[in-house]
Amino acid sequence: MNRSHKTKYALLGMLSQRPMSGYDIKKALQTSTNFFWQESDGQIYPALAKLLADKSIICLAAKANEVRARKVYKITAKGLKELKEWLNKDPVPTIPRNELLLKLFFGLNVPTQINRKHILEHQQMLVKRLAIFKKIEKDLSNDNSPHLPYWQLTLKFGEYITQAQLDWCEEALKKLSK
Amino acid sequence: MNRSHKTKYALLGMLSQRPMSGYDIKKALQTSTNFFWQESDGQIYPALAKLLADKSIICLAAKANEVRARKVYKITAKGLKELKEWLNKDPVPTIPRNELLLKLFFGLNVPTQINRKHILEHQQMLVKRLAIFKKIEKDLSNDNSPHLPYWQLTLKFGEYITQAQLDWCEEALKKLSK
DNA sequence: CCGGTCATGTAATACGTTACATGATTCA
DNA sequence: TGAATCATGTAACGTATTACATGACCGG
Repeated sequence: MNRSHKTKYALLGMLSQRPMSGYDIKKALQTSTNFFWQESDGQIYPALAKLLADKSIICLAAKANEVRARKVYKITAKGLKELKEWLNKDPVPTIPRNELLLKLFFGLNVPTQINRKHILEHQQMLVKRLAIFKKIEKDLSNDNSPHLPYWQLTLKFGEYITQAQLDWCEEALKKLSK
Repeated sequence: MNRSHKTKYALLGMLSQRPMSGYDIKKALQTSTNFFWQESDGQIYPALAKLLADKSIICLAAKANEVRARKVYKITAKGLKELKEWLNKDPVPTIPRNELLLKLFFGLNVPTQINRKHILEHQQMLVKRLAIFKKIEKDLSNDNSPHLPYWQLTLKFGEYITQAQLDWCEEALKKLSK
């Protein structure tokens, strides 16, 4: 019955770190949780309006008279309580869909070369991604935020699974060349 | 504009291996692609009806007179062509949402113990999953299907990323105990 | 004879993206 | 001055799950 309303908690979590506008949250998600969590415009703005109506967040002085003024939101005690209750609950694992694997699973229907090409392109993407992770890791080391250990934890996760996929690519390409 | 209609290709792919009923496909997905691809009833049956109307599949003799008789479908030349065209296209990578990581990212809001608990439970799940993969790998070694190398490839992917996450769990737990 | 699995299918609802609409500000 | 970015918000659409409806068949 009750779906999880995860967007709500992603927004509350972001606002637990500092007051932000919808746009700020969007940008912050793009540069931090991007590889494991994304939200689109069509989700963020309606969800913020709902949180405001529920008094889980408040709106800090936005310029009046302006039609589309920047609105900065701050989490309330009620919002923080809701966030913590959610954080205490066990995360429900969801199984992601992997289109590359689905294509490889049916790979017998096309020439080996096609399957190799898919893996090679995946490999190239992973190399780029790993470089980005390494750069973020380096930048983070100069950060004094109390959130740092948790940010590093999620980043390490990204590095580990990216490296594992790179190892797999190598083995897979070897297997398909025979 | 054009969304991908991935369910269609998952069904066509399954039917490229052998004729099956909707129920068979459901079961086959659950025991093979389960960790990277899932489909629900509400997707499978309407999609099969559409494929039939498009003549991408045909229905092999179902018992008449019966209201809900088992219907076995077979892929047609048209369906096989569509499947191959899709297999030739580059897979579009989608970024999955990981609720565990989202909770850890906001981990500062709750006691360390809570975050450790989430990781410990994830670890237990991964151990079980890895054991299942190892068992399937062993069972597959007696299989003579021409699809075998492709099935092994996707299975290896599962083993690699599961092991990588186990390694990460260990490091994360160490970090959070300090 | 009862519970589990086989088996198909629909309805209600939730989830999420993309495109569109609108317009200000900043910087080269 | 024109492009990029900042900034909010809505509408249309597609995707996907869950619950429900229905009933046969099989093994203990």
